[in-house]
Amino acid sequence: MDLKTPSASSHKNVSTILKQLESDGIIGISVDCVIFGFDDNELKVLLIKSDLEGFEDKFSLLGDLVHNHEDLDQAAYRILRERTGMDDVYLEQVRSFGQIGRHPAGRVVTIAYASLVNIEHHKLKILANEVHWHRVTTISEMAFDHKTILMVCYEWLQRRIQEHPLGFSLLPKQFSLRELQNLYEAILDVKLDRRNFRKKFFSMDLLEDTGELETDVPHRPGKLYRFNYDKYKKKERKKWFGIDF
Amino acid sequence: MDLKTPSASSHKNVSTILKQLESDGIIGISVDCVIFGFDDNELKVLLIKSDLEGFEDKFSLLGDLVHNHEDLDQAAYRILRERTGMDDVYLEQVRSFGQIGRHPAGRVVTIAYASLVNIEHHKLKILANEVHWHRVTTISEMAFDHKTILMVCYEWLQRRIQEHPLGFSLLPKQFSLRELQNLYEAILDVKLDRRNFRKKFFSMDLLEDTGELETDVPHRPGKLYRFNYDKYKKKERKKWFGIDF
DNA sequence: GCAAAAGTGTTGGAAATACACCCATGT
DNA sequence: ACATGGGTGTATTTCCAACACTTTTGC
Repeated sequence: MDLKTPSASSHKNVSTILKQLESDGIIGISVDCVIFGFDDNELKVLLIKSDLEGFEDKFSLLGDLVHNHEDLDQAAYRILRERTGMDDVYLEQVRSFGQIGRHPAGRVVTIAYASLVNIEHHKLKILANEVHWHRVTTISEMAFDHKTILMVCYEWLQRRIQEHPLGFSLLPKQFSLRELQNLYEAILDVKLDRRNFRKKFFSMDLLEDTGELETDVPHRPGKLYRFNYDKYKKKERKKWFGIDF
Repeated sequence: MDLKTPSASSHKNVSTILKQLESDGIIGISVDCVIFGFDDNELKVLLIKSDLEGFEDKFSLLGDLVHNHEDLDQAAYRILRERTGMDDVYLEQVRSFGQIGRHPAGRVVTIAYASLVNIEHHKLKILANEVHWHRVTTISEMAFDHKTILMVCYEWLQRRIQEHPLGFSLLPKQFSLRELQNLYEAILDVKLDRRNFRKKFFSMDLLEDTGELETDVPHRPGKLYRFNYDKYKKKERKKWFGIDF
């Protein structure tokens, strides 16, 4: 959360509110969104430049205090809507951060949410302001404990995309298998065998052939697929015995 | 969190505080501990009978408001110490719950922690009061949204013990392989092959032979092992490719 | 016709599973 | 001596990993 950042449904004097809360022995509660995107074969995250004094040159996550009348998920959705204009994004709570000195403006516990958006679709709607995409792997410094939060969410994503079909949220509705593989390779930072990758995903029976092909590629065009949510029926959670420490 | 339960470091009028906070548009923050134990070959959870009016017959998790000067983990440890007298327990944050109407005393966001304790070791220290162990699988009703929290933590545990060596925290320092297997069978609700189970754990090279044997068993006594934390050096996080939806 | 990536099967090894008999102890 | 669970090895199957050539398009 970057406290001096004005948001659409702006609450003035957040910093002041927090100081007041703190002097009363009360803890503020916020939501911070780690908004992931995929572009140029790299994993990106949406950050804002901090306006808070002492943090002028640092980047921070998009966040806000939780309103009294909204639950945590709603707060996260609100932030996403306000900042990206999108409201059909993948969103999931990751964990909470409550270190005592984590925020300079006062005692705030924050709930981190990871969000996956399609950058292409999103580009048009982004409000022309100080919000920009950054490569996840090359971010050096961030405000407050936001680097920690980002890294926890990044590791969460690495595990998560191997166990649940959510990587599709980072891609356009139609995508080639190569794009899907690039996504996995970038996020997991590995090189994968094309044939085995293909075999794996086809055997899971989640991809639907759109009948269309790539265009404007200087080589044989690949088929375009879409993710078929309906087919994802958790076909029996098999292996009880994933014991593997 | 059960608000009228007096705790060792008692803060009077929690309910009143919350009502005040709510009227001020402020959100309270608490920690709830799901304390798991293993006894009689069953997974148990430590619950307290709710004193809050309207919830007299319901059980609730052990929780408390987070103090202004302590971080979330510290708050969870404090609750554990106060309620069980133990301070070397396994403790891990699971997730937050912030539904608007989740607590009748006001708006409170709670952070759920899962904790694993050894019931035997714990028995002696438990304060003689209204706190008791309950079978996880047969709990019917609970106060507030605590049944949901418990179930989320139970599912978390089922996944977690397959990926990390934390089941040992539920057992005595020395245990037989049969006890370990019973633990897994109870938590995962499956029947396992004894030979394969044994093979698996020995191949992971985490168990240390104590040289001692079971006593007072009406059959051939099994060897006793202890969990060797040192040997658990995350021997390379192998499979990048756990893709399996 | 050449460059560049798409598309496609097979094989060998490792790990998971299924399965049955002898052993040590208490009664 | 017998009842009870401890302790052990092997054969089968399943899954993962490695690997090379042909096809289609743009230039």
